[in-house]
Amino acid sequence: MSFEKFISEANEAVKFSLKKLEIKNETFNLTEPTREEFGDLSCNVAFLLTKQLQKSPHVIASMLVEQYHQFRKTDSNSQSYISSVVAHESGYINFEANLALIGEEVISHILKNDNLRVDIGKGKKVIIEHTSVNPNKALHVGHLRNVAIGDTIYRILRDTNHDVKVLNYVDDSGLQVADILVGFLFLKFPVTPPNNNIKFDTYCGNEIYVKVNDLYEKDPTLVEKRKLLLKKLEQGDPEIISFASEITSKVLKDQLRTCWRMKARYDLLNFESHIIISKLWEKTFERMRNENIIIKETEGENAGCWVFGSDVEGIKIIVRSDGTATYIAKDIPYALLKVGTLEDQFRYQVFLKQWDNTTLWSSTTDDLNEANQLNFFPAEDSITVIDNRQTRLQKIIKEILNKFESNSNRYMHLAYGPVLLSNRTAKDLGMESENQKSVQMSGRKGVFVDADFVLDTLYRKAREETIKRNPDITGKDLERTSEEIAISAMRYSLIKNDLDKELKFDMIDSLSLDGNSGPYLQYAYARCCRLIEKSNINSFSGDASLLSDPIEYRLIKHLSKYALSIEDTIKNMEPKLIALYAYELATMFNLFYEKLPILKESDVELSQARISLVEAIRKILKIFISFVGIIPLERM
RNA sequence: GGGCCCAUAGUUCAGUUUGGAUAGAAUGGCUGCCUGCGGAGCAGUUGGUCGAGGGUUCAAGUCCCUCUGGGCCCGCCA
Repeated sequence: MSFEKFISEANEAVKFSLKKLEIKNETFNLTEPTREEFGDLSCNVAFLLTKQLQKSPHVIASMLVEQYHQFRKTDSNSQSYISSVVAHESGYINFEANLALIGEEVISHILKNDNLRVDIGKGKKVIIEHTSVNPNKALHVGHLRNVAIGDTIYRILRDTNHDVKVLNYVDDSGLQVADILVGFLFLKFPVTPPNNNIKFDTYCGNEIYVKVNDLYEKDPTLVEKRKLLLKKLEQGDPEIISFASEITSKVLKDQLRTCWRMKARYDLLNFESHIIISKLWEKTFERMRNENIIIKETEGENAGCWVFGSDVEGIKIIVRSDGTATYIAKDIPYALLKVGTLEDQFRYQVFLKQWDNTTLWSSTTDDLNEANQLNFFPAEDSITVIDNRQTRLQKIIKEILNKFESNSNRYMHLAYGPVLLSNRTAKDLGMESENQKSVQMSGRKGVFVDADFVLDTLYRKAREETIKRNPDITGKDLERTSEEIAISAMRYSLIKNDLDKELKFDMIDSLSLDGNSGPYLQYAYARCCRLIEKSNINSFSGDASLLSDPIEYRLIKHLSKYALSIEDTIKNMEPKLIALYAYELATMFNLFYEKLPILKESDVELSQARISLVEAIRKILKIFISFVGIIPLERM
């Protein structure tokens, strides 16, 4: 795209001038200046040469710019993306872009192409695993951050020509599942919730899980019972497995309803029980022994254990002295499957149809005759979205993969900070908070905010607003619009911040539909749509060279960077960059809308040029907000 | 005890990867803008010793060191 061409031309220009002055090649930076009056690109090369040349930055900059101007004189007939170069007294060399030229290229490129896909992946196969919530409770807002990050990355990769498969790992045989089994089997909780209105996942998480954990302290025999159940689960006791499977699949289906509500989708569910049954762990264990990746300790405190000597983390026990696998061990076969060190021997069956009509598959241990050997594994790259408390373990897993065939760079842990409840929200929910700024959530203690509860509250708020603004909207339209505004508000608020940082969740702030929010972006999009609709134009042939207002230039410049923004997002795995780009575009558009007449412009040609600009903005905005999971609404 | 992350306006956050020009948004408070293309908008105003101290540099919110405060991880738990 054109802005890249501008950058590379500026880069060439500086290099050319340096060469002319016989200055040895310095590495310099071209960055976007802090203020608009300094142009569109600044070069710091003069600062770097002060020592070498014993001259002030401004003098050096002037010398270089002089060279460029002489060159341009001899080459004045070729078209340039640079419209001016100035040596600023500060020492910067400031480039101004030829926005008339860039505008024409960019607008016509956007308008002419139905498919604005940036081909970054070139068909590369990528696996992304996200959500992976234990199937014993309903999702809380913390899980939603995982879903939003994972699904956003999925959407971006998919639309940049990656062959993406989305995985959701279901730990259906772990401790947390054993906890609720204790509730059903020993505390006699009915399998059908007494209250018909409660979702099954909420019932398990809010009533059984919390209650059981509460009772462990009072009744130690219950802990023993759980231990027994866990052992049976891990060893594949048919009766327990079958009961557990009945419970977990009911919970899972309810959890998926919440994820689908968030407009996430998946390709494959992998059950831990299937990994156990298929003996994948045994195979992994054998290979690790054979290849001397793990060794058996014969003396000391870890005598009898199989351990992995990590370079960074020291000795890590993989198999206990009683022969059972530790927590980290269970993740190894799955990771090996992803990168292809272990062969995929699973069969697959249809689990459910999803909201977007795609098929959700699941691994199966049933011996099916149908040809359901799908190619989910392996992938060239695999991304696992897990919160940053697992960073240490994930590092070790990478190290172990590396021992197999140095392919650990194909396995990436995408870490993010946990979601905390703001002091205010914690208080509102009746949770104690001793003057802290925020409160950790805990499913076990019942300190969390249910995801559907938040979405329902957001929905009611959006509905209120929608009715206020559109008195004529009713029924299904009203419901759909309100829901889509609610989801968009939620997804945007989960994605717009830095992944590293903890996310403070405040119920009242998250209900805001103004300012830097999902609905703000939807509103800008809806405005674009209305303008296009009212203009009655369906072929856009406006002359972009007529657009010369600074506001229009800013829009053109921003539009010309859309591909760069997508590349940056993928390179750095920073979904917030997409959110930021979309927000800036919407802000610029709103200003444009406010200050310059579009349909009302009396100069017909200028009006058409502006309508074309609006259409270009609309197309790009749609792509970007859709990445984040914001639903583009033509009216709201 | 060891390791990782964080600290910027009353509040929630950008900006730190790659040092650069007057540190930006949003929100809150105050004030303007619809007989104008949709006011979920736009504009103005208020609000900052960038946690503290030292160092490197022509130049530090950004790099280095020390310290303080907060969080997380470090089990033959999961």
